[in-house]
Amino acid sequence: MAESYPPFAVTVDLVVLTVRAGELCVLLIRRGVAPYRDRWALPGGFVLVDEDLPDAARRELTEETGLPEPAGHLEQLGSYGAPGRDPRGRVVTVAYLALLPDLPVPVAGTDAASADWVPVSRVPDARLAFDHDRILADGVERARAKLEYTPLATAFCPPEFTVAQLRAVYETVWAAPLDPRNFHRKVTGTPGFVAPAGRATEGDRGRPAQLFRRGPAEALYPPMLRPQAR
Amino acid sequence: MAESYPPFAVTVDLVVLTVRAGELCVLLIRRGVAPYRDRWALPGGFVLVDEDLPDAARRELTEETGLPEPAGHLEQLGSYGAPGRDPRGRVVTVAYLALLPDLPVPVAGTDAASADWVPVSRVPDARLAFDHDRILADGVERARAKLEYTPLATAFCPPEFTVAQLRAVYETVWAAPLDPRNFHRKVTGTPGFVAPAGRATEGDRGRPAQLFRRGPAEALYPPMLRPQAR
DNA sequence: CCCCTTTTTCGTCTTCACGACGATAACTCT
DNA sequence: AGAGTTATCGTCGTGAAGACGAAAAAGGGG
Repeated sequence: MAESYPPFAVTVDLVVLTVRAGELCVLLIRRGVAPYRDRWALPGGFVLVDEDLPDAARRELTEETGLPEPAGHLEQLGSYGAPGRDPRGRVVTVAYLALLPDLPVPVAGTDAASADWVPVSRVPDARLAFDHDRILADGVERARAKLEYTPLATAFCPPEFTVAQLRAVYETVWAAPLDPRNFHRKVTGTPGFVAPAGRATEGDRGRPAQLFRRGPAEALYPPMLRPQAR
Repeated sequence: MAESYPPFAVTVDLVVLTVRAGELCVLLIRRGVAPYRDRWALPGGFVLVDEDLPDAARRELTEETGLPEPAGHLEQLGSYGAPGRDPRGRVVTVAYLALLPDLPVPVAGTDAASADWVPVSRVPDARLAFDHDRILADGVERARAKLEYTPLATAFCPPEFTVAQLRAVYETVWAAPLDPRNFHRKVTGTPGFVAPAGRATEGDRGRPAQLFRRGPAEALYPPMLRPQAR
């Protein structure tokens, strides 16, 4: 029955974002094979026969980052299936968005030629393979929007973090400065956003900061809106 | 190249929502063929060989509703591809969410046995075919959330509508009462949400109401949050 | 024709959240 | 010790939202 209909190949592609050195970076691989050989692309691969979509995304994530299930965030971004998007045939890709803390481990490509973190501000338009420019743009916009009404900024942070680190995440992802005092009030005042870890930093410059862990909340009420609006 | 990987069938399924008689309703079809014969299911069908995903969704929508591209809203909801979700084989479906005004035209199923509007409150769990229960739940939640920060409630309304009609949409979708005075202030005070049509209603009970059209805004600033929170 | 009901629309009042800052605390560095 | 840096607490004004009161503008029934 299903075989009487046009066959598709199904892939997952990953928009893996992190914050490194004050910049929002995306994990890109350099393709070693045609099509789009030597071009940058999002990591991804074909879905296996008996594999669920989130499992395929997790598998590709661990394969490409070389990390055993990092404590980040993974969610489906959307599907892209325009007829001409892959010259090899009809391929529908399910894109996933991953938010990870800055990885001390260098990225090792398993089957790709090479992989690296690239600041999204330095990814020129129409430079990535396939329709990955659009997928990347959608992923970045999704991440920016989700910081407003979810505690997902903590996914960019290590297990314990300071308010200033969390603020740096917001400022980096949104590319906008935030007032440290108002941000501190907002973060510590929103129930469930963060939970005090009890300890404090040592050895840094300035007054030591309290350490926090991610709180139990799954949504921010009220949301933290980006500075813009009309 | 792509043919060396497991072949999939790709479908689109539609969560078509409308507001009828004070209830949020979904368009369901009764399946005429196996599997899940005689069970309710979301409308949908296979993506054609040279067809883009949004085109397939629009095609199914017009086929199932019998309407020439109604002035509603259509957006991608997400993809579902668990290995066992379709007993016929490996099928990945891309779900779309459609919001339509109440259609005076009765729904005519073209290839399905029958189709009808069903209040979502009367769709029991684990009653729809495939994994359509979950897809429906995701669609309803997406619609509820989107009313908060977009003007999409107008997609449920005819081209010209009153503030009370728009409020009825919110109250129905959210299943919560809203204060008419505060709602009126919010709707008319949010720039770009609605634009006055210049005319007013006649013949109804009570004071005549001004008619409005959908405004140019694509997002609500500030959002209209549902009554809940903590 | 007058009152009552219904519905829309305009105000008021209080509370709360946020943006813009000032001020203080608690460290490091020289 | 003093200067510099960073974290944290407070204050003040503005604007939005919830809870209402009240007037405006129609229809219906005696």
